[in-house]
Amino acid sequence: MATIRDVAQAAGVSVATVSRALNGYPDVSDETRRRIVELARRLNYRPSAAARTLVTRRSYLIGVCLFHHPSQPALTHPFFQKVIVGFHRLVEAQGYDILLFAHADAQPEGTGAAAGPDPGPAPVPGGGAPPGTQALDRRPDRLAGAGPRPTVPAPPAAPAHGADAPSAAGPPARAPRPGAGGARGPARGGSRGSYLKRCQQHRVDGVVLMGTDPDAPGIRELAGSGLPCMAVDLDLVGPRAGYVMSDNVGGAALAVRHLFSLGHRRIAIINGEFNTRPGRDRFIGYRQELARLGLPYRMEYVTQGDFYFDSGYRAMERLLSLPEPPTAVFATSDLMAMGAIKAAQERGLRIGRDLAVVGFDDIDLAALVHPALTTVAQDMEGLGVAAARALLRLIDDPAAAPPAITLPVRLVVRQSCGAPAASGNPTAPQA
Amino acid sequence: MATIRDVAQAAGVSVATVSRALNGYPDVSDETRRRIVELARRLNYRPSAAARTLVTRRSYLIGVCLFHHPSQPALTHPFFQKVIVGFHRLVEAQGYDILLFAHADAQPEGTGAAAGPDPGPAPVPGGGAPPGTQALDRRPDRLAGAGPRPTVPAPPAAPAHGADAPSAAGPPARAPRPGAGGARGPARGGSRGSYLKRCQQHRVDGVVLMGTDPDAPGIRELAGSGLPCMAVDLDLVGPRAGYVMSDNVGGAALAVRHLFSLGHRRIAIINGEFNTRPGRDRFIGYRQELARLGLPYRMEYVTQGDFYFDSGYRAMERLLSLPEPPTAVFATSDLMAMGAIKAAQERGLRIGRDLAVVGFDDIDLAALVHPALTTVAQDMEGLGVAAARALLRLIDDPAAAPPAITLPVRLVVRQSCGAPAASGNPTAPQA
DNA sequence: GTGAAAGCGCTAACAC
DNA sequence: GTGTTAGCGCTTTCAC
Repeated sequence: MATIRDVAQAAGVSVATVSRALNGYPDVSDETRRRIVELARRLNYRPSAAARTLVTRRSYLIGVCLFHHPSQPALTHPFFQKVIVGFHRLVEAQGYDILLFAHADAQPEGTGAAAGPDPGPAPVPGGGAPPGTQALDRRPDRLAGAGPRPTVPAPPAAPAHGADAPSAAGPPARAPRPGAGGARGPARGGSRGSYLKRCQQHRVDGVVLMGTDPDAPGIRELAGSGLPCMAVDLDLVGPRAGYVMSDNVGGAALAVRHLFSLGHRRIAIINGEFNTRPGRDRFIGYRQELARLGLPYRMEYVTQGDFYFDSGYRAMERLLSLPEPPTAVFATSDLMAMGAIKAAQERGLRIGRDLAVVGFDDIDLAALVHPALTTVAQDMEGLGVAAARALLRLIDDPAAAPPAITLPVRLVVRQSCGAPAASGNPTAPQA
Repeated sequence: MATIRDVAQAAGVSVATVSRALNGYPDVSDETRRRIVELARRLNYRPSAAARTLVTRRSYLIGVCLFHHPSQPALTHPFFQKVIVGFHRLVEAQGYDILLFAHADAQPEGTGAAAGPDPGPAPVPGGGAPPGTQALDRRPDRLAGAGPRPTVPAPPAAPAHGADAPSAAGPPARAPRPGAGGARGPARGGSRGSYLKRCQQHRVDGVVLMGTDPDAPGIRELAGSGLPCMAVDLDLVGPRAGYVMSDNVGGAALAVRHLFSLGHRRIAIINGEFNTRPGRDRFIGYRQELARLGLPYRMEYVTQGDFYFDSGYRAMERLLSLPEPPTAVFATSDLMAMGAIKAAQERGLRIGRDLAVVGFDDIDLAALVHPALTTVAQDMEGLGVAAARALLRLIDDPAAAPPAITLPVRLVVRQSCGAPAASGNPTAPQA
């Protein structure tokens, strides 16, 4: 792989000139520049991102942190995909690449060890795994596995590692040996440190967070670290941390009002997780609008899901077995709405006639399923784009105030609510 | 941010010792190591990935290349998500991070300019955009936008850039000026070079490719480059390039045979794109099995989609308007199957009774929709894991033979085919 | 068991 | 306009 030196040599100039020429500085003669550019192409020269990062202190890398729910990888939810697509498009156009961080579960490490301003319910230290005591950041095993570094001391026999997870204050730390290919000791790999740590190692210029609970370990730490940071659907604040989200309260109200206007008076909600901001806000919107419309708030009409299909299905089953089941349901995600619809259909109910359903998100599928879903549409790609734009600002301007952005939503009326759409049959069930 | 030097100083040792201690080399006294580890923690030391990459020539980065169909980002297809999830899990456990590359469209650059062994239909040079003539790799605009480098020559006025896209052999290249914050010239950003180029800049240790056509520009180049490379659902071969895919031929045969065994004789196919390997293979499996079963091959029963929902819908409409429509349909993706079902339902057909449908993939939704989809299940996460495992081998062993892995599939019988499932009503339509 | 020193490939002063 | 030089933060000889 050719280096800048090779190009310089070939062109008969100094490396500085090559750097300048290739980076578009004006103080290079046209003739020289042309020669250099051409030579660089011919030599297949690729400026090393690592070298550049090292010297400029700018990696042009942005971390994307996705929380992987045990069963439901966030990457799998259409909402996040769309957001990522929007985000990616914008930052890539600005010359950034994306580093994908995702965590399979709550992070065992990074429990506020750093200077995070988190007075909240701090996880008890001394609890589970001893915090931050392993030799930092050893690449699990494979560092000296096959590459250079031929002088690996001991042959991979001798499993003398009585304490592979050394404790700082405890017995002498028996360090993991490099290149111990065979003895893949206890539970290495995985959990390679907090998001913050990984971000710092890579010197990412900024981070975007999604699908995670602000109280998940390592999150507040990240937000408090001063690293430019934008969260999606997560009210994260910090010195340089802001967020984007949809108008969830308003959206929920929209849904309820629509249902009301269709004649419904018994309106249930299938809500998302309460430890998420959208979960709380959509519930608030629901409840407020109920009050505004003079409708009673009924505990038994409030069910809880997790934004995914299955939970919608189960919630609907519960609602339908109520002595006085609702005539309309507001599901706070399309996936749950689809689950609810399935449950209702299996009981023989005709969606849009016997039961009205409104979702939230407007994922692609919403328009496609049968019956097509009435839903509160979020601009998902727009959220991604907004997050990207804000993050870029945060990166470029150290003094920029962390933004809290709310994007509007709109109601998309299709069939599942039974509204008089194209086919013009009002079908408003009894109140 | 603390450097290794700070830690060394604090511990009163040399940087070499710190490096050794933190990297788990055995030739450090336990006492020293403990001190160092503790200090590193306290100082919040984070080894710089860039510095490490620079010296070790190993980035512990793996590139994931996704092709973004103009309308349908691959990231959006459930299949790829699952694959990525599996892939990610394994490589992360091995200490790698993932660099997400995705391209919005065919790549305008990298038209075989490098030494790719591609004797195929090479894109005509001198055609569209002049190849590789821009100053390589300028970070679009923003390099000197706000950061250091305060000595930016001209103030951001003077839009004297008559030729912002300089041509090598043409008129004198007017170089893009750094820091021209305001004058965000014509069509910069985006298309930052071929996948290979970006991989090389980041010195990724390996790449995984998915959702792309092997003949897309830059792909063969990548495969031919000698960079460890695994493709998913793509028969890519090269010195260090292999692939994983499901047994698509066998899976299609399975689907057809199942439909046949249910009594169907008029079996149509909604096929995926023919320029993909799964598109071809599933078609081959379909046709072969038809022959084996003694069924005629009918041109009008072959329709073409693109693996996404809409195309299934449209294909089904065509099939249903045939003089003698099929009684069964094999859709080569679940999304298309769902689209087909919708079209059929809208015509008043009862799925499983009037029309049997079998899909391919077994995405989560397949089990959830109503009626639940009978489908050929791929082990999507397994594909990701297999790709990861193979890639890691390719990386670790320069002499490793590039693998071509095929994973088995299985038929999952649910309701959409009308088979006597749980509810035991055989419903085999007329032949 | 530890230290000194030489780079990895690049950018950014500063000279000229 | 161009060259020289000094690092960025790390790993890795080679001494001792």
